Amino acid sequence: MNPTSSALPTPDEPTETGTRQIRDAIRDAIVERRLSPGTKLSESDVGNLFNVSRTLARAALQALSYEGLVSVEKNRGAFVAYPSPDEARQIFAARRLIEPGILREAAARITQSQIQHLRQLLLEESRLIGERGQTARRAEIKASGDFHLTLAAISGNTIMQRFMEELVARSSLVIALYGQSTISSCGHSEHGDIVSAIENKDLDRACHLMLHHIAHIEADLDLRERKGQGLKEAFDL
Amino acid sequence: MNPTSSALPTPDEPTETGTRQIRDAIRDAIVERRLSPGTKLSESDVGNLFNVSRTLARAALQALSYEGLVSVEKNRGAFVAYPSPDEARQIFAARRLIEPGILREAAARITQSQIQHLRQLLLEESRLIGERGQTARRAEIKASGDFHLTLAAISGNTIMQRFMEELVARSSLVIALYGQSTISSCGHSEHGDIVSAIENKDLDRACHLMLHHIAHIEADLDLRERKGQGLKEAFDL
DNA sequence: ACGCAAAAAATCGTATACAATTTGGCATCT
DNA sequence: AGATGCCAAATTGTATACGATTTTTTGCGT
Repeated sequence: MNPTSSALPTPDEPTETGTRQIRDAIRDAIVERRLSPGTKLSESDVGNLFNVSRTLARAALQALSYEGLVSVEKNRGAFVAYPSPDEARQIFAARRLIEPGILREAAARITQSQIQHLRQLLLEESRLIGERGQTARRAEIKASGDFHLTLAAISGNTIMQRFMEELVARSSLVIALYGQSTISSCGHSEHGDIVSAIENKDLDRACHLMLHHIAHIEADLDLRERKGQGLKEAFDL
Repeated sequence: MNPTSSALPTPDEPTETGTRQIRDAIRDAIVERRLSPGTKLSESDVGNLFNVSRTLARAALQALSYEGLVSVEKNRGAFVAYPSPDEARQIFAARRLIEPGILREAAARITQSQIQHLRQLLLEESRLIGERGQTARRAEIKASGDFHLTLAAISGNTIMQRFMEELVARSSLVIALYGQSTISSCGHSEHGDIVSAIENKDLDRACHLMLHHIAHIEADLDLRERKGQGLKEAFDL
């Protein structure tokens, strides 16, 4: 129906205003890697930080827990999720499973203006890659994920869109934990190739490129068990 | 690794005990259609019903809201979700998109004992179809969904498993709202055919059957806008 | 000094309390 | 009689309070 401005921000449904803000703020912080995996998120601290009571802080943390971005342990508190290698594999397996499908849907209903929107995203991404500094790096991470999210939005299925939001966010955590190469985001040129394939209506090629792209990200991971943040193991190698 | 007993009940992670029980109880009630779409779920009532404070009742309702089974409206309260025709289409589109993938994964790693487990589920399903009465009908609905959920469990991907749980639950709501035929569950024989195809290692056929199966369920729906439970439109036709 | 036990502090789990908003009813006016 | 405005009841939004559990600190004995 409408271009790309699908139901991304959710009109007004999610009940209270405060919880939503807090949830989104923390989620962004996690996705942009300003919060490291394993970081403790005390209810009181979160509440104080956002000037709300523990009630709302707790609600936000529980929501994030449902998305798999924070893990809450009974009577111990909430922590930024620390995905295990197995979880990481499942996250990427899930992406391999659903992204081709989303791509086909998106390609089927994509409009010219949406293609232009995608190209603009890519341009912005390139610009950020060129820049230096933490801020640019964080924006680059977000932009890289936004490409996949925009594709999901174009597909027109808000449910798949939400699934992808979760998977992209969790992928960011995985890359933060297990990523090897310094390049924080995934191969940028691959995004462009996918858009080109879509534009040429070559669906099979687009899907193939997408799978290759995901495999490429995954190949950059060193999926070995890592215990708590910094202990003996850190000095053994 | 292990047969079918994957991480279905989630060991102990989901924080508090009470909230989880309430959430599961209400979810079951919705899936088994003891709660109709649109039914108001007052926080006080829910709390009294389960002998807990509004705090826990509210937490449970918010969790269900995140799963799409209840919709909470600011300052108005929580209601059993009333999926729109468009939402219904998206739910089934999502299922068509991911179930073949799950099926392939499941077929790839299925063991003999898991096949037997599936066959046993089918047997139980047939038995329930034969029986009469509300209780049997409800059990039949649950069994029908359990087939798809078990397949997801066999696939070994807990993330996709959770997605499927949400989709199956929401499908139940959609069928309750828009289903036409009296037969509450989807074609039982189709489940059996899928298992056979898996057993014969005929993946393409299994996927084809699965898509056909989902289409079959969807074809039984009358996806036309229905406004609130009973108003003028109810008398116009 | 080191290890262990008990107390103190911090943090979570749940209930209750109060403020804000909505809903329904009653009185009043046209 | 019907419509309108206002007040009371009910319900949600948020904060605070209290009990339970975990973690840290402290102090003692060996």
